[in-house]
Amino acid sequence: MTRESHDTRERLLEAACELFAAHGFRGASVREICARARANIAAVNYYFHNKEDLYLAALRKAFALVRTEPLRVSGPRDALEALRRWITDLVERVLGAGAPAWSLRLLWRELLDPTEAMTVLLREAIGPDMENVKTLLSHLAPHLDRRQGLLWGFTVIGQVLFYSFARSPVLELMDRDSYGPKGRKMIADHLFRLVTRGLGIRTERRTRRPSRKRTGKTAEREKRK
Amino acid sequence: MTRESHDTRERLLEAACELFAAHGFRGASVREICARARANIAAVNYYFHNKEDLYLAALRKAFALVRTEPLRVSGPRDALEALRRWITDLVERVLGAGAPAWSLRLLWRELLDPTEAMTVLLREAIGPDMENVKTLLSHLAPHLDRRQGLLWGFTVIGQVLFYSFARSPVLELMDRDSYGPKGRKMIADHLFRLVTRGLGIRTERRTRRPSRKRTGKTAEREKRK
DNA sequence: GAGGATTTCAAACTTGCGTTTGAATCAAAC
DNA sequence: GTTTGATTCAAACGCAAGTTTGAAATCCTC
Repeated sequence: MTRESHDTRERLLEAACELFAAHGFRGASVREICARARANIAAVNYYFHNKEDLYLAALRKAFALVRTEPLRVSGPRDALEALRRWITDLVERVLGAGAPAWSLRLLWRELLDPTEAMTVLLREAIGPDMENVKTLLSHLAPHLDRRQGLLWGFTVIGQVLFYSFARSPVLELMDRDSYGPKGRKMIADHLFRLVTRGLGIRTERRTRRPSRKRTGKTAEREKRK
Repeated sequence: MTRESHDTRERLLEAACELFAAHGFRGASVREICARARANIAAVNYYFHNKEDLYLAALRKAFALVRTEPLRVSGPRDALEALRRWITDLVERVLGAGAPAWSLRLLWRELLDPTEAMTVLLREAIGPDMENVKTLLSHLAPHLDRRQGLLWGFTVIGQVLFYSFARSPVLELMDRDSYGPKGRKMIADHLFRLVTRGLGIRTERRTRRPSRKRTGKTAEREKRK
């Protein structure tokens, strides 16, 4: 396997990811994929036996990108800041410009037409986030039982996924073209406030004193604006 | 137009709704639809000029089922109860057993692949709900500006749609087979508490002891007609 | 640079799709 | 019974899709 060949194989996979995400499995044609990858029509059969195998390869790549790592929280003291970081990270990961939009779109399509093998992968993609929520809530609101914890987890994750899923009507209602950095920060702030107020957690932000220098973390966040 | 003919037209439309929802516009073939409707292949061209026009008819039917009526709130006093009723109605309408599954699936597909003509219909389907939220919030939290009002609207609507969209993984995490009446009430209560606490609204429900089984709620909803 | 394996290419093949067609069937009006 | 219009039907058309093919081009080893 030469380097050149690996290149066209890679180009093919990338084009497949984008076009499958954009138009679905049936909507994206092999000819279109090959054209975008600057490859011959027979290339997809040469490198990936099938159109379907090419789709599966694209799916695997998408899931690998969405997966998140577990969260480590040392104690209740930094749990609040960890919550904020987790929310902003989630928003960035799902709605940010760096996050490839196609990966989530592929997930949506799989969620709409679930395969038995895909349910496992879906759980792998959502499960770690739910675990993160549970560890956070166990520090922030120990009185919650399992069910209520789940509800709060769905509150955050569901909303972020909703913003991604219903992207176009939401953006239209907000008179925007895309989720900019300001928009994402607005959403993250809204989610953070929603959770803390809903759980009755004091954020110690009532004192409206921006001049007061806080820890480096918050200052850093302000600066990003 | 005889009764028989109208029957096949109706059968065609029903089959189209189910199959378009199940497999999408491209995935559902005209031949398959006609076979299920026990009609000839040319019937779809006879009654609905096109496959696309048939799809549009199915979409219209789906949206008509999901659509909600505008909300009338006389004043701030009953706004809180109106909020509660709106949330429970929304949950019932989207997650209830009576709601046909195919209508929402069609909506999901349109959200994934929005057409320029469909954005109008989408706005018609989501717009009234957003208007309801705005009127409610204008009474409950007059200090909110338009952007924040939108965020709170997305908070409620987005979550309900999320529960419908991610149905299978959510139910799996909750160890349930379906959203029962108890589960829907739990979700609605969570949403109501989340909004009121987030907006800093006193619910005055802490002191009042709610009688366990309230059958009056359904009667109230019937009366609204 | 010859030889063999790997990769690209243009063209054709097969299949299934949406659509069209024109005749056949039916229901009622005259 | 004939006529008229609406509806059904089987067959075929044109097209685009995924796939196959076999030769040409390229690369690597010796």
